[in-house]
Amino acid sequence: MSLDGQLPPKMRLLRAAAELLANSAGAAVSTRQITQLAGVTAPTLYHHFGDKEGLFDAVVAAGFEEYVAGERDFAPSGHPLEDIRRMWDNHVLFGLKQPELYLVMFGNIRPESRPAIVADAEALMEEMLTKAAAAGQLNVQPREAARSILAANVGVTLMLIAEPAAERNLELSTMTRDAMIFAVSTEQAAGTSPENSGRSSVVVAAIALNAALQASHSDQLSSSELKLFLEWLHRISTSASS
Amino acid sequence: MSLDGQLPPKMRLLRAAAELLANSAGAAVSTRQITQLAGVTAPTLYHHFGDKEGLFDAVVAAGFEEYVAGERDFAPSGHPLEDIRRMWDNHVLFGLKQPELYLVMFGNIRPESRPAIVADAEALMEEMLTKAAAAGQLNVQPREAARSILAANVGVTLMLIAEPAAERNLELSTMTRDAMIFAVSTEQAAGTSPENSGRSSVVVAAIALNAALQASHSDQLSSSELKLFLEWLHRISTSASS
DNA sequence: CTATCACCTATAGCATTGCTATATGAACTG
DNA sequence: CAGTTCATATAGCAATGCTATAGGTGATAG
Repeated sequence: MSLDGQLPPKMRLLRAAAELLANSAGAAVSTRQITQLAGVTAPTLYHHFGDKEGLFDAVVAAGFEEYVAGERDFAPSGHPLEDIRRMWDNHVLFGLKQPELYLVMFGNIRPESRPAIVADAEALMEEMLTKAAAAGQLNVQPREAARSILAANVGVTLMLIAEPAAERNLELSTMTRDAMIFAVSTEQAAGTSPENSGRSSVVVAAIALNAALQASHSDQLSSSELKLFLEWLHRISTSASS
Repeated sequence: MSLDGQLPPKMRLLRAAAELLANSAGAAVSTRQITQLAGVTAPTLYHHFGDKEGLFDAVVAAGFEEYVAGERDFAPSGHPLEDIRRMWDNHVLFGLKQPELYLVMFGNIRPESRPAIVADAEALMEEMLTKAAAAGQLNVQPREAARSILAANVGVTLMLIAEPAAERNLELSTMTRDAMIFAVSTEQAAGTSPENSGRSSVVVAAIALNAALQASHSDQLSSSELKLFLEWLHRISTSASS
């Protein structure tokens, strides 16, 4: 029954906590259960983790690494938006596979205190979206898009977890996913030109902006500013050869 | 200190619980605090509500009626999709106004046990969406659309609640809202605008270039030039669309 | 007016919770 | 060997949710 291999007590505590958390079917997990399963007494727990929450944070950190590993395991497909879709799906699957852990990570919301985990997940998403932006596939700032998509992603996952497993319909996920991605992407407009493939994304973006600026009349810059701006733009777009 | 008007103890318990819940900056609320504030002893609570959770459910039920009242207060505008937007905004505002209550209602997710409240909110949303469907403005089944929109709505609200109040940016909400509504509606077929949903291609290109420049290290501009350049770029890419 | 009976509330206390003051052992360092 | 530090154990505290039991109150029946 007890987890006493020859592992150090710290590890045994982590494993015991993770196991109890995973099988707790929603019920609360007490420190006494954990210490008993780990074959250890209370002060050991508090010596190593300071707090019950400290122990849980450690478990969450391990879970988060697993999560991130899953998110990064996909080689970039060259289609950033496609990668985002897989990221979304991976997020949902992680939540459904380890609902208890997921709830500790993303469901433990408290006002004014954002879990660090959320910020990390957001950064991960933003990183991916920045690639999409660099490819001219994004309609809004990567940060805003990341926050928006992640919010919807978490909302959907929580909703699915709350449902009886039998009724879980992943279509809710894919539908919401595509809605969000579609909304932040430029897919809807004319497809990106095929010749963009070889060049550096900086150059492509600069060319696009140059053309767009010439065509429209932006009033965000004064004429003198605009002149200098265009000059720099030209320098950038003609620099990196081919 | 105590809430002993001449109200019956049941009411006093409800009010005490609601008040403590609203002001408990995230901390747990104990039955002893509640009974003391209500000027009542423990057995009274358990006689009337059976459980601590029973009492909380009763508080939530009251909160939900307030929520529903808010949702229904809008006279149908004749534009169902516009009503959905107001419904969304009202949902978010309710959550931000009473975060603790909202968290008890929507944040207390447990696997396999969906709070009745969620089903009710879903029904409310579906009801509204059915009108949109009747007007030929819906792309998918009202039920699916309602689930999807509500999931995103809850996700956004939780995200906003978790943020420090000072940093809360409601644009996250409106952006996600419009994305979801756009996705389930037939608006897109009717071609809202020739450009990217109102966003000029200048802005899109500027966002792309901004992201590309951050990623790569272009040496075509001096650092001081680059700084000014990025500032202008930011001004362009965050300019009000249209 | 008394008696009964259902309902509501209080006294007191149980078991469990998270956590800790204190002490003991082990292991390395001088 | 003495001393210091880290790691674990014994025992127990205050707070928690909850309850067994009993007392009080009102209405209704005789």
